[in-house]
Amino acid sequence: MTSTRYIKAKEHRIITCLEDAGVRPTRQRVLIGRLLLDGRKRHVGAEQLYEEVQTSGQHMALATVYNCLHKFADAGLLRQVKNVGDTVLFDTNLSEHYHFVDIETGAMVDISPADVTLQKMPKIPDGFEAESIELTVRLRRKTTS
Amino acid sequence: MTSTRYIKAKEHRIITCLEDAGVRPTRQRVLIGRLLLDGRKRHVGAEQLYEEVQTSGQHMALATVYNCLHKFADAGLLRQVKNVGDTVLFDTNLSEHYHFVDIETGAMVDISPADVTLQKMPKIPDGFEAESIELTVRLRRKTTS
DNA sequence: ATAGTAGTTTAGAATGCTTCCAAAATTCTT
DNA sequence: AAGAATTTTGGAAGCATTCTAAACTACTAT
Repeated sequence: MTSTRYIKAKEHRIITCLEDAGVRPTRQRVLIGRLLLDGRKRHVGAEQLYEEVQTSGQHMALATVYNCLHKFADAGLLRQVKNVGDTVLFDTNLSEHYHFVDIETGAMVDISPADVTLQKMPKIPDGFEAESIELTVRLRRKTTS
Repeated sequence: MTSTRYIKAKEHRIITCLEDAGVRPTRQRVLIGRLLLDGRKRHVGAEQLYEEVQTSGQHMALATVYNCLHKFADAGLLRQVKNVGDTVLFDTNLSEHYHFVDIETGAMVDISPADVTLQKMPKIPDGFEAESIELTVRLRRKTTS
């Protein structure tokens, strides 16, 4: 059990993180946590993450990957990014920011809020509150002349 | 043929509009043109439009509705809206504007550019040009206290 | 008008992402 | 260690959209 305990130690941070978020740290969620909650800022889709899991030598049903991603998003560990391209992506960058999107490849790059100033904001309709503000700049590769 | 000529007259504007946009005015496209290019600003999905066509007493394959919508969008008669819900919508409002979206119903309301000021814009990455800028404010119904 | 040809429409099949399902497995509690 | 609740699983199902290839229609030149 020594090696198990060693692995557990490495995973301790993730487990705590999940528990703090009220997410039960199952084997599958801890693995995905290790892949996504390492501080790197990135945009992941379910299919891509599924492949990363396989590459790591573990197995997990694709449905579980979807479950985890949604659970993480609900728990505030990830942020769901809607409708860039035609698949759902999840963003590990939780702070306020916006996105450049390459309309050909779907690749996304973060835009720092420091680079944008929304000087005047529209009045929110009565009875509603803003849940999020998404600013997306779609990019096309310049036609080389 | 008098009635046909009468209808043709009513459709003349649409036909010209399509021709000017380089779109061959087929029966199906003229019908959809009459439904969408009447000056009303709205957001339509393929399925919804398909039903409107049926309600009008005409028949048309769903695939044709998709074809038309994309053709119109390519021709600049409509603008495709991403970033909302999980179906593609088409916007008849071609001028610059942004959107409020009710996250529950998916209903969209236009935001006039006069109500927003993007004072500072992020630098477009080298080799790219901005194809469009989408600003979407997602709204949640306030929990009545 | 007519024939030719290029572009469109059509119904249904196919695709691909995502969700649903109900049974088996795992986790936490007692 | 047993029980209750939650999670995982693989495959089926769902759904919006695209594809296909055959029938049809619109325009052009005769």
